[in-house]
Amino acid sequence: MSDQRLYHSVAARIEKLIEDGSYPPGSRLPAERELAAQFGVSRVAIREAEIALQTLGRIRIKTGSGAYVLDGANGKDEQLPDVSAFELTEARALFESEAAALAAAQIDDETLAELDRYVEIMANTDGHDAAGEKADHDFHRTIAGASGNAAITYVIETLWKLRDELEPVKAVYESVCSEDVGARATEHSEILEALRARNPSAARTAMRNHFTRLLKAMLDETEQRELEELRRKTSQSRERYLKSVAI
Amino acid sequence: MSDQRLYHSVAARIEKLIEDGSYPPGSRLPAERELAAQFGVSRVAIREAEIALQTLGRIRIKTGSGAYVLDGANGKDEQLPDVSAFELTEARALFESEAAALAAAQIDDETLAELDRYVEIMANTDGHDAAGEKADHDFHRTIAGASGNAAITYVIETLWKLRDELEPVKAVYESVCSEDVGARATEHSEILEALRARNPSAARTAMRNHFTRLLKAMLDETEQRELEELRRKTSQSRERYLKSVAI
DNA sequence: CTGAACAATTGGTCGGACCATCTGGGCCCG
DNA sequence: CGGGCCCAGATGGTCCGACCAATTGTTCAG
Repeated sequence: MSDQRLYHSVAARIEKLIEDGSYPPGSRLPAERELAAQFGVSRVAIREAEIALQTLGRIRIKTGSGAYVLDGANGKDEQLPDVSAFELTEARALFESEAAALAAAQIDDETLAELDRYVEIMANTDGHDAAGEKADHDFHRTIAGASGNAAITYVIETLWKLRDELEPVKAVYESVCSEDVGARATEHSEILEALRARNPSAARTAMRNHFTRLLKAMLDETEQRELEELRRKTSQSRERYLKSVAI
Repeated sequence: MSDQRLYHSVAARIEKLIEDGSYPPGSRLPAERELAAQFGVSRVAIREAEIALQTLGRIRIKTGSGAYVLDGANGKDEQLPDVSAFELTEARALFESEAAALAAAQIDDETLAELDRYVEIMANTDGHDAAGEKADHDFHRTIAGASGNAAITYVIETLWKLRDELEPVKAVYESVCSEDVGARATEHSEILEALRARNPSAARTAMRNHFTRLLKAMLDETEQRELEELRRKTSQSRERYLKSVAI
């Protein structure tokens, strides 16, 4: 349990005290000397632990006054929200299609060539390939970047991160992406052509179509899965029923 | 420049050495005793700085071996992007208007009443008031939430955070928001009425107008500021010129 | 009752000391 | 000559005691 570093375990103990409510946000922690005595460690260890906690934004140390517990919300590094794959896709449909429209208005030939390469890669890989996955990401990222708006790029990148880091969402995406590779290629080509034509409206539509298809595929997939789940449960209960009547 | 805490400035100096390329990722930092002598501080200060850097994920300390620079990518986890106030506002205009459109389609009376309260608060406070500021945030947050899509809510909240945490952006927003409080109130009312009418298209337009006005105000404000800056520089150079000819 | 000076508390920094661990190189054995 | 073992030096880990500086609560003079 001890993380080798003494200050680590001390920090953990202090954090626990905070979590327990012994020291609610805004309250003052005991003095360093006091904590040192209480924990049976040196003042240096306490100090190091408090520096780590301060760096993490859990407490605030005021010279000559004491260490104060900050509002927990600041501390815990922005937990990811509870977002379903459908919500994510809907959001992406909305935002990325707008980004595509903006991009169409000002994209340059070099960027178009880059997108060509990504489409090429995706055409030559199948669903589960990591390279294809990366090309997909790059394709969307590049279009977002071509919007010329860093905030939009940031948002789209943030959503992509959600997709990768939320396990349930990731699972849905993977199962959906692995099939219908052909559709993906076609749609990406259509988006690319709309961009090449510098047609914002067409780009928006093409991007929206892409996500709409994805959303539908997800719904189908989910429905399918739920059906199987239902069948499985049914057969289970049937077995149990048969067993019970057999007794 | 010194952040009061010695270990802070020491950490900054070490970080600078890393940034400068003196210690590329994977390389070992000088020994604590050595750095202490080099910086003219005690070993404790070095140690505290390294603990802070380790907590931030910039370095890895290995007992009996040394402190190693980690790959920068891991360390700076999601640093805020370099976004201008204009970009942010453009992005918000796009995203929040879509959120408003979605919200209009399914908002309930209770939420409308909540929005009423926020508008009321904003009407009774002036630009610099914290309560008005909060009501503004709550107003937008609530509409985002009414979209029924957690991903969209998350994105809008993320953008709001950018607004609050990027100093230059914050400055622009504050200077713009403090004036034209009347316009803000009017626009928010219009948004609210469109929502109350359950008219997605009107809600989208109203929200977009709100941000368009904001964007214009920002442009004006910035232009104004740049004019002043120019005037200041001009008068400076004029002084210098006059001085030089006086010699 | 008010305000200024004081004293206790508390964090900030230092130097030195000792221990545990790791690393590299030399030594011994095969 | 080569490989594995072992030890000494280097390095981080922890502690102690001391002193400084900022803060804060108290006390006392006006």
